[in-house]
Amino acid sequence: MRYWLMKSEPETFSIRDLKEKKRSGWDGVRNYQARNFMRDEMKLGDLCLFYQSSCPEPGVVGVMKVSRERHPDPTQFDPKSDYFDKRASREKPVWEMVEVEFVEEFPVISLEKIRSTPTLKDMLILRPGNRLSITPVTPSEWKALLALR
DNA sequence: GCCAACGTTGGC
DNA sequence: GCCAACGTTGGC
Repeated sequence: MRYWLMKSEPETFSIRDLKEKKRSGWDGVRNYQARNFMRDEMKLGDLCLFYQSSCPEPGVVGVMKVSRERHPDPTQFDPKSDYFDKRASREKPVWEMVEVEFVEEFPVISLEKIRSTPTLKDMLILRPGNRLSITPVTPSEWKALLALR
């Protein structure tokens, strides 16, 4: 079982949205490295941190669990979607996603707090210019981060 | 709104 | 395959 961090802009999709829906496909990822994590490495039962970005209080706001492994992201087939990709077909999808299930919500563990915690200094999210929307988290980082709840 | 970082695109 | 131009992300 592995640990991950997944970013979302709360104006688009928030931890509250996930809490209400209970489960949701993690759609709209259009970066190959992030896609490859979902396609090749994320397994049923893996735990993920919900990280909110591009908002007043960037940071980790909850936990979710992979509830379905890789399957095509339906938004790539929808011409009306912002995530439409004309290269994609049902037979040959380009973008795959996992589905996640809500586990827990908690008050934001801010980016500032994460940055000032010595045991979390190597988290990929802290790397300058890191724009990857899905990153692996080590077991010790997971433990240290959730201890800040 | 600014801007650093960095992924993607496309001409050659 | 190189690399300049361009676009996007995301903290501030």
